[in-house]
Amino acid sequence: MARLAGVSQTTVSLVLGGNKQGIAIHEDTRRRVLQAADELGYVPDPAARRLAAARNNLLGVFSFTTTFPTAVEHSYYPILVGVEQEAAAQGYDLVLFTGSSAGRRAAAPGALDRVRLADGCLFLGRHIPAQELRKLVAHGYPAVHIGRRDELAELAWVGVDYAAAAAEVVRHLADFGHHRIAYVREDDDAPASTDREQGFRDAAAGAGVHGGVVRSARPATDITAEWVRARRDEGVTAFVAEETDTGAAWRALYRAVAAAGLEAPRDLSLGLLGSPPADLNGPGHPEPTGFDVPRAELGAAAVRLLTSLLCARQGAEPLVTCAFRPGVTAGAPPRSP
Amino acid sequence: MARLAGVSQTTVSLVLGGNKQGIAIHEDTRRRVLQAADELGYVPDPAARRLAAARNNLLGVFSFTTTFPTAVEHSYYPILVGVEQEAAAQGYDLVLFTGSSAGRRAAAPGALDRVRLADGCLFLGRHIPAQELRKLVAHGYPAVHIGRRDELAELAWVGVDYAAAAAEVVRHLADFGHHRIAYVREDDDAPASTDREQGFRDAAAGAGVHGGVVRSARPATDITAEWVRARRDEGVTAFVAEETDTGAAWRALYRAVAAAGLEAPRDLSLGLLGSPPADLNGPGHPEPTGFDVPRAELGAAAVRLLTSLLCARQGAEPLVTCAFRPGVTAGAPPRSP
DNA sequence: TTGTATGCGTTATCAA
DNA sequence: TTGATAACGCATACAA
Repeated sequence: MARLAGVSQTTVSLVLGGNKQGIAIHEDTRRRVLQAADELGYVPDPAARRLAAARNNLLGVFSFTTTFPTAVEHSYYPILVGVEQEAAAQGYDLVLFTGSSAGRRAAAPGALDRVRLADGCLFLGRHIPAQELRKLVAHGYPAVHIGRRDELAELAWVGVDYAAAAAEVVRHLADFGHHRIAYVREDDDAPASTDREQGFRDAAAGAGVHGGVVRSARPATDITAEWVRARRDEGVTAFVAEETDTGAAWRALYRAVAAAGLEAPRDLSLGLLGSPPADLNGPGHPEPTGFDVPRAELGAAAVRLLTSLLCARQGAEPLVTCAFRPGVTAGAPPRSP
Repeated sequence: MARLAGVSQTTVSLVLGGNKQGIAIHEDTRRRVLQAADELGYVPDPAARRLAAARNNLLGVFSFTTTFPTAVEHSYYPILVGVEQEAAAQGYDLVLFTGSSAGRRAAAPGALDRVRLADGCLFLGRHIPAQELRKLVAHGYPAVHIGRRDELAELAWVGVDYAAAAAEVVRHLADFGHHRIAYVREDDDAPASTDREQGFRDAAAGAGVHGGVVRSARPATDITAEWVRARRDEGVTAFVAEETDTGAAWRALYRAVAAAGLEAPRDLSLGLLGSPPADLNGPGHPEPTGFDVPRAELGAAAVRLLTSLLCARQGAEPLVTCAFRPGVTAGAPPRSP
């Protein structure tokens, strides 16, 4: 212990620790302590100081997937990047939990209690063990879910402002002069889907355009060239699809349009509420008119909300805004059908 | 504290902790403790645990890059997945230590001390703060570096057996009948590059083939169609490139061959020591003959080595083997040049 | 089978 | 300006 080499003990803590209280220390003493610590290679034990300080500067990230999100849930990855960056900026380290961490399952009773080792925790995933989470929150544990979550009123969350972003796309189309727009979505009740549809509907109503919604469990077989032609015959000039994990809605629409021998934006306009799947992205594929989900920003916002909870601060913004992407698949409707 | 809900204190520790000593506990007591802990959502404080028992079932991962896998996503992320899986399998949770937390840099004195909160730590990154790491290791802290590291003799590491994998590719080409092979690498001294070249040279010598090595700082401008033709005129029938973060060597070679109007494996054979960059991968691009780096396996091996260090166990294998990928860019050399 | 007492290395409070 | 001393929450040896 450096205290032996030096002269005291508390002093060591004062010198080597932050000395938050601003207690004055003699320069000689300070130097002696520093030198002794250097010679002995002494370093304050982080575990001990955290025990005394009653916090450990650890933020948890719990993902309700078996392992940490790999290829399939690739949409999670950029979120993690944002989480990591913001956490680092605020001086927190991250503890990673997964459904299978330490051999337990996420839904198993007590599985979520492990996160208490962190000062607060972020939750991530489609299906959440509501019971367990509720218990955690009820005990006053700081938790933030990434993605809108209304089932648990007590649970704080950050989400993407899909409604606003969807509305922007609709208005963009309306401005081009489209009066009838068809919306293709998968048969799913994820908040992200619901919000997009709501934004679509509201904006359509607001802009005085007729917006028809198609909800399909199997877009690949439902959304065909015939379907596109039929809608066009009804006067539809623009088609909008939602983005999902699989990208099925957009892929179906995209292929159906191609199969019908039509081209955007010449014959019709296309909008995508999100980003295209990997196989329809990049050179060789037109950039869809739509928006990009700011996933990294979402992660960062989650961290900000969580740390504001930790410090009883106010003012973290729960909704992040999407960036509109003009793209090349939307334009004025053809003169006459 | 669960002790209030239950009946004791030591007992709680016995039930919830590992109970390594195998002390017998009444089943009723055990159940009561478990239930109380569940209701209160109680979980042992890791810091206290580490302080008292000198362990807390936490494994650290420290990356020397600013943030986790942003820029190098394809490279680091799969490793992290492997780390996570193996850690989970062994009952450890993961702590991600950020290189540049709160404005500090990894090389700053004391920047690495945080990791001692965990029982042991994995290190990851191109440039390592040798001084700080040496101090850590000198103090007996269990540390494992992911990637070969010879600068610090005391530092344990796991790495990829690039030499063997490179040799396998060369032998594959030699078996096809190639006698002159050109090797393109970037001008870089990373162990991964050095090992590959060594494997290439050794295997070439062993197979009696002439292997010329080109080291280029700017492959894009150095490796041209003319260059390829010149080599072919010298009798070179196969070209091998190394994989790096940027994929520059392979990209240059690939484009030069195309620009020369040549095609693999008809006119020449191509090998890639690693995986192609994203823009040259997937449909539309031939699968290069070469090997895949088992990054997840690398991460898992790192965890195994680290935990073997923790338990003073023996027998963790430091080198992971690459999987040979036949691909479609190599074949027999053309009959006559 | 369970409870008591002690120590782990810091920080924080209070005296000196 | 510096030194005792009491938590911090847990694990472990030991007593009951």
